[in-house]
Amino acid sequence: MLSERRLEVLRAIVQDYVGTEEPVGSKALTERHRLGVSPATVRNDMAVLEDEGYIAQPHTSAGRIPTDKGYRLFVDKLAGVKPMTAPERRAIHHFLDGAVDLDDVVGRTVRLLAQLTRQVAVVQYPSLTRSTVRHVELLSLAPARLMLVLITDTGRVEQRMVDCPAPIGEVSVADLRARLNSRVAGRRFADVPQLVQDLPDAFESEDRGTVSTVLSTLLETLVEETEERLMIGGTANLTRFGHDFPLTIRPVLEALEEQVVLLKLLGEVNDSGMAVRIGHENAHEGLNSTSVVSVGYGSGGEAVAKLGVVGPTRMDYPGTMGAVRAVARYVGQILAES
Amino acid sequence: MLSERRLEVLRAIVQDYVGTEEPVGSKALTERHRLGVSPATVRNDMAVLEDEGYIAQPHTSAGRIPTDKGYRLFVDKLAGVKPMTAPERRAIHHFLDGAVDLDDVVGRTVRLLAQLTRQVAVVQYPSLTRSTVRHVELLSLAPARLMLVLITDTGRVEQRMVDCPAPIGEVSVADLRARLNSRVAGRRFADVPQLVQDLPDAFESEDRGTVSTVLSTLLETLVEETEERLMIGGTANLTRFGHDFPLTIRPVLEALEEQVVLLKLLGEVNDSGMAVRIGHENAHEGLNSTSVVSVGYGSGGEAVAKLGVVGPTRMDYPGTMGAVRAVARYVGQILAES
DNA sequence: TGCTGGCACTCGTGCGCGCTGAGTGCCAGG
DNA sequence: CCTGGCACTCAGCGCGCACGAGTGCCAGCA
Repeated sequence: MLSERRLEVLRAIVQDYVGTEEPVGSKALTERHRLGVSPATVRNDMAVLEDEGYIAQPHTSAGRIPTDKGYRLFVDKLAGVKPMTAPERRAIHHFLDGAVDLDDVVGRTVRLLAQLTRQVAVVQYPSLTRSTVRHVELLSLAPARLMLVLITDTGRVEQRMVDCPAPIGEVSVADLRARLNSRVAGRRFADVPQLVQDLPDAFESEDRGTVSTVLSTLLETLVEETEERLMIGGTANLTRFGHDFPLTIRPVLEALEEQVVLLKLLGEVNDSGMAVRIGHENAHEGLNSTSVVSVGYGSGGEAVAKLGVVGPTRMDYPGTMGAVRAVARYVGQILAES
Repeated sequence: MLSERRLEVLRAIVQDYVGTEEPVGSKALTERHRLGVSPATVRNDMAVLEDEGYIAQPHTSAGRIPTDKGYRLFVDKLAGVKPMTAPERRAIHHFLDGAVDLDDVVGRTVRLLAQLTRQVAVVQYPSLTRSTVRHVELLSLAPARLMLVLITDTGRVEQRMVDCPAPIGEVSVADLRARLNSRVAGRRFADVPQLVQDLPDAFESEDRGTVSTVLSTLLETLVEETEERLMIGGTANLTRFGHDFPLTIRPVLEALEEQVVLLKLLGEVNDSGMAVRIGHENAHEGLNSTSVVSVGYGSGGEAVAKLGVVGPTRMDYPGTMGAVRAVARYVGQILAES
């Protein structure tokens, strides 16, 4: 176990390095932090920290920089979550209020998060599987062609074309619409399959095929949309990444374009708390030099989706975590209201 | 007016520079192209071309690179649009077929375009103003709360909450829904305002306020959504931009995040043909070192939206234009089918 | 046992230097 | 009007050198 002072040294190193982006040496440390000991002592502590793998030197005779393991310790033990200041909170409210629809909410959130953290923001659209159905609408566009529209409690709308095996009358469509809604409105998406299972039985045999087709389209929509959509923003912040540009930034941009990767990234958050994945803790190797801070958000007590930021491992963890948490909370409120 | 050979020299310079990314000198030119004259002659031609502003040298004793004006001449007079090869066309079809909804179509298009051109792709969602209404749906969620859903012929769906000044009965809602649809279904969005103008008159005075509210929400939706949504992709391709990284890439990423800028960018396309804006021809200064190739696409004969790519001024114009045109055509077909 | 000052050592960075070679402009001759 | 020849320019590269930040180690002190 590391002594109190050595932890303090590690904290100082992380803070300085995050601030200056340059390896920090023993002398500079004692000057900027009141550690109460001499540089020589700090050097000994640094040697120990290096042995333990918390810090490293880019090359001999340079200062030390934190390793992933060092950041991990810093986040777990040495740093809290920095709460937003009152003006910052006001800015968040101001920025998010007045969004007109779900796209707008997500868009504003992404821009806000990118701006607050000066990093790349990722926001997942509210998930269908955990949402509840607000309404199902069925429109007949042609005798054998229907449009199915699904509206969720988070304001999301999905629509699908349905080509019917046989023409279906307006009356039957209205009937189906009514029955569908009475069964699934207000219910969770996950429960929908069993709720509609025996629905075809209530119809004349001539319409039964069409009803089944509609239902399977509905279920397909649920499955397909479980692979979620996301919005990302603030990629311009990547340019502040480091000096050794193309090499660092390229794989990150590539990773950001693969929705699957990002979803998995966010997916690893356990539902309630905030997750911080540092450097090589990220499975995707393009993101090995980045950290991801993510958290779930939701309209009620329950998380329906996630959001987060991607930045260099050298980031201001307390501040970033504070911003992410604050934004997630407020977005949750917005969704609950609408 | 430039002589035939000088134009040929310019074409050779553009082609070589696009290929090698390095300033091209007189000797290299005569070696790679069968111009039939000596380097010295080419040098004289180059001097003329430089006087006229078509090419420039980064510094004395380096080769020449084309200026924006040079690229402009190249695009207008010296280069055609390179048609896609059969395998490429097949790949396009294969990639775009099987899209399930509008988001998917746009998403696939953006990825396809980015991959084909190896540049940043921008695709605008089909515009509402030029689309026609397929259906308007009105749902009552609570006694004084309605949801308005708008479905376009391109498959786009918009929804809005409407808080009514007074409670409104189911019968009136159904009535309004029916009247609305009979008036606007199949009509162009631009025509909607005058079509619904006198609609409140048909209702009892107690409902008139609510009807007006619904109508104004509908009209607002039209106006708001005239500022369009877009999807971008392929930003990782920016890393192939040049050597002097952060400076070049930063403003481009920033510009790409400002939807307004991009919309204006695409907006400058005249409806039918393809537009190429080179370097400083772009109003936004972050894009002064990029070229934008864009074209309208649509489900019928008429363009309902635009798409294009953003790349370095040093790009393969014929190839890029060919890809953009081919993709736009095929997306148009897809939209017409759905 | 732990802290401190001193000291020798390492090595990356920045600077100045000269060389090299691609590329140019100009000119006289065909 | 084209061509070969020639002198000139200058970015890039490699080299050597000095500087200095930073380190590890050690002997001495509380």
